[in-house]
Parts: sequence; structure tokens; C-alpha cells
Amino acid sequence: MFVRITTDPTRRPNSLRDLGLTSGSNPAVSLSEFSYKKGTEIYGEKEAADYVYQVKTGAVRSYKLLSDGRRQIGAFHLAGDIFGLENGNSHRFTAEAIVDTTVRLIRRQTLELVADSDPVVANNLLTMTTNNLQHAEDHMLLLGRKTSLERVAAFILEMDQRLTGAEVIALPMSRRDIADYLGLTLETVSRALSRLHELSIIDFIGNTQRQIVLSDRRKLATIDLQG
Amino acid sequence: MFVRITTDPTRRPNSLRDLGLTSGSNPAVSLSEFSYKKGTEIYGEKEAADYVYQVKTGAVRSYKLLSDGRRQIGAFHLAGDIFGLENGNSHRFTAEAIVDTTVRLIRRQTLELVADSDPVVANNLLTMTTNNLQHAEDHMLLLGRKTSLERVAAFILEMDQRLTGAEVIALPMSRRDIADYLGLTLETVSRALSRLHELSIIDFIGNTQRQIVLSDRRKLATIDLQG
DNA sequence: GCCGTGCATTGAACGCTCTCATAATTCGGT
DNA sequence: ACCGAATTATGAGAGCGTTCAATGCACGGC
Repeated sequence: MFVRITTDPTRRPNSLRDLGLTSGSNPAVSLSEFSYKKGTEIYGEKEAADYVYQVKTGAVRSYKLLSDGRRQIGAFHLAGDIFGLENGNSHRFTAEAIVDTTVRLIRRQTLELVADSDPVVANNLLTMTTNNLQHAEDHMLLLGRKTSLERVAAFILEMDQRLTGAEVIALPMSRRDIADYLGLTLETVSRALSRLHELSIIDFIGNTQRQIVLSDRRKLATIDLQG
Repeated sequence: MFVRITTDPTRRPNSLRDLGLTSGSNPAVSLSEFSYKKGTEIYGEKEAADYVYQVKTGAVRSYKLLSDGRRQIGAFHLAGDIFGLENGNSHRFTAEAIVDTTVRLIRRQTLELVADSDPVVANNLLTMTTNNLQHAEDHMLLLGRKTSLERVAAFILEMDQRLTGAEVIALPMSRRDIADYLGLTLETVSRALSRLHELSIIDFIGNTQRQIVLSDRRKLATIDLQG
């Protein structure tokens, strides 16, 4: 019934397999797939959290809204990322596909049952939650204390690190999404990116403005002050 | 060797006993006490996380610093609160006593050993981490998208909820601490509090400005927009 | 090919919050 | 009780980011 995979504890779990589950070795654990068109909602804030998701292809934004429409994006989920993992019964963010997106999903109940009997799986759940917590803590510092240029620099560095392997940073999200992630307006984000371009730190390639080449990673790092 | 306490899963764990540990029933699990004078450091960011703490009396601030001194307080820890619980090996915040403070502490290793063999304890650790995550997520919305008046209103409501039972909200922290928690300057916090006083929403009592009476909780709640 | 739509850039002016400065009050130590 | 240090309040002015507005460009439908 339950799958027990002894994962390497030194590696950060970043796939459902890493959580200690796999569909390949056990048909009882279902790993379904589902696709969402660009802009469509995957789940809403306060909805029942019945599934845990992993991005197979595409990108997802998780956000909260104030009643007057102000939006704060808490995280972007890229290929390989797990999202929607809750401890309570309901989702604390709304999740939307930024572009056409395919996700793998697993029943949350399944995961919990496994975690109850397998300390390794339970510990992986804790590690994932801790990773999310750490990201949120770093983001609080950014939102509370960094300037607009520092925020945008930090954003590019984060994306550069996460969209690893690629020479160019192909951003799936709009300027507005970036702004709502960084606590700015889209105009301010655009101006900061233009500024970084003037400073010969980044370049734009192709017809679109969403493909960025990081020409000077070191200079960008000095702009985004670290602790 | 290990203590197994079956806690009530419906109650939010908010003491070390709730985590599944107690010194009373088992002398092998040591729950020591330690006192810190006002303003002293309990642990520093990146220091080894060897202990988990619970505030017995007093108050604690957890913060991150940028290299130029800008500070972001991530959380205040009041009587009963557990803090310093890490999954990784080092602390991600610096923790300081805001006033003279006494803490209970427990070796982190002890907790982990228990958690490995006791799913209830392990789940309590996950629940605590999730509570911290939820707080950080809400705070990201505040820092990214709320106005100064909304932030201060949210702060008073949070303190009112946490310093429950008291008719007056006796704040242990300075205006500067509040500012660094809310991503503002102390002057802006002071002005917002004066504004709330003008609006007959809060009153100050006694000689100090740190004792606040919440005269109109409902009006304050309308100022702090909710999702 | 043409046009409508969405996205991004850029400019100009505004305003919220910050910075700087001063004063009043409280707190802590002797 | 006294006095220096710390805290808070408040005003004036500046600045960073927002708001409002116009333009350019890419893409998709007909």
C-alpha cells in the first residue's frame, strides 16, 4: 500500500519522487497529470487542499489579494517545483498558470498516510515546508527593506539561479507579475530593468523583452545587498 | 529515554510540552531555564541551532540585517511562544531580548530524536513550522501591499490578539522595533498611532506610550483591509 | 495586410513615506 | 531627587515610487 523510498538526505527534495513517493514502483500511489491554459486558476485561496502539485512544464504564480484588488505574489513555481502542499485543510494562496502548464498531482491524503508511517517521508515534508518558510523570510526582508533596484536585482538573481543551465533567462511572467512579487508597480520594474540595461548588467534578446542575458552577475550581486 | 505524550491534535501546539516533551514526567529530557537582559542577543543569524526556546517571561525580536544596517524584524515572540526551531543546522535570524526575558530551552537534538520515533511529535514540529510559514506569508502581503496606516492597524490587531486577556495592550517593543517589523520608519509609525488616536480608535494610558487601549476594534479592522 | 489587443517603455506630475531637525517626556543610574 | 540617555511626537522639506498618460511594438484574428 505505501511506498517507502529511502531518499538521499543531503539532497533537497524537489520532486514528488523525492517526497518518498513514486508511481513507477507502486500502482497504488496515483500520480496523475493535468494541464491548465494560460491564466487559468489551479486552486483558489481558502479552497480545500486535496492535492499537492508539481510543475511538469510551464509556470505558476501563487498570490493573495486584498479586497480592493491589490495583489501580492508569494512565489513563482517553475518546472520541477512542488506547490500547494498545506498542513491545514485549505490553501492559503490562489494558484494560477502563468503560461500553458502541465502539473503532476497526488492526493494529499495519500501523502499524509505515508508520512504517518514513514519518518523519512514525514521529514521530507518538514524540509519542504522549511524551504518555503526560508524563502518567505528572505522575501520579507526584500519587501520590507530593499529599494526597487535591489528588489529587481534580487529577482533576476533568483531566476538566474532557478532557471539554471540556460544561458538566457526566459521569464514566463509579465512585468506586472514581477511587480506584484516585488511589491512594486510594473512601471517601476520596467524602469529598474532599463536602468540595469544602461549599466551594462543585463541585455534583452529577441523580439520580446522577457529574454534576459545576465552579462555581469557580479555587478548585479553588489546591487542586491546581502545580509 | 524518550517521552511520548499524546497531545490533542485539535489544539495548536504552543508550548514545549505540546511538542510532545515535558521535564516533569521524565528527568532525561532536560528543560533548562535561562535569562537574558534587555537588549542582549540570544543567538545570532547563521549560528549553530543547538537549542529550541520558549519565552517564559519577557519578549524577543527575530530579525535579519542588510550589510548597511537596514533591519527587518520577522517576528516578535511573546510569553509562551516557541522560537529558534530550525530544520537546517543554523539560525536564520538573530534573536534578541526586547526586555529582560526568561526562556525555557531544550536541546534540538533531543527533539529530533524524539520526532524520529514519534509521529505525533514529528507532526507537531511540522505544524509549528507551518504556523511560522503562515505568519510569514501574511506578513509578505502586509509588507508588499499595505499602506502605513493599514500596517500599524494590523500590528495593533495582531498584538491585541496575542496579548489576549488584557484590557490594555502593553507593548514591550519600541517604535523603532515596530517600524522594523512593519517595513516603515519609527516616525511613520508614530504618526500612524497619533492618527488612530485622533480617530478615537486607540487610547494611550499611563505615563508611557506603550500601553494602548483598543477603543474601537471594529473600526480598526476596517482600516486593515483583509483579503 | 490591416487592425485590435496586450504588453512594455518612457515621461510628467503627484503624493506617501522618509529624512532631517527640534522639542517634550520618560527612563535609568547614581 | 537629579541628570544624562533614550524614547516619542511633530513639523518641514525632500525623494522614491506611484499614478496618469502617451507611445511603440509584437501577436493573433479576420
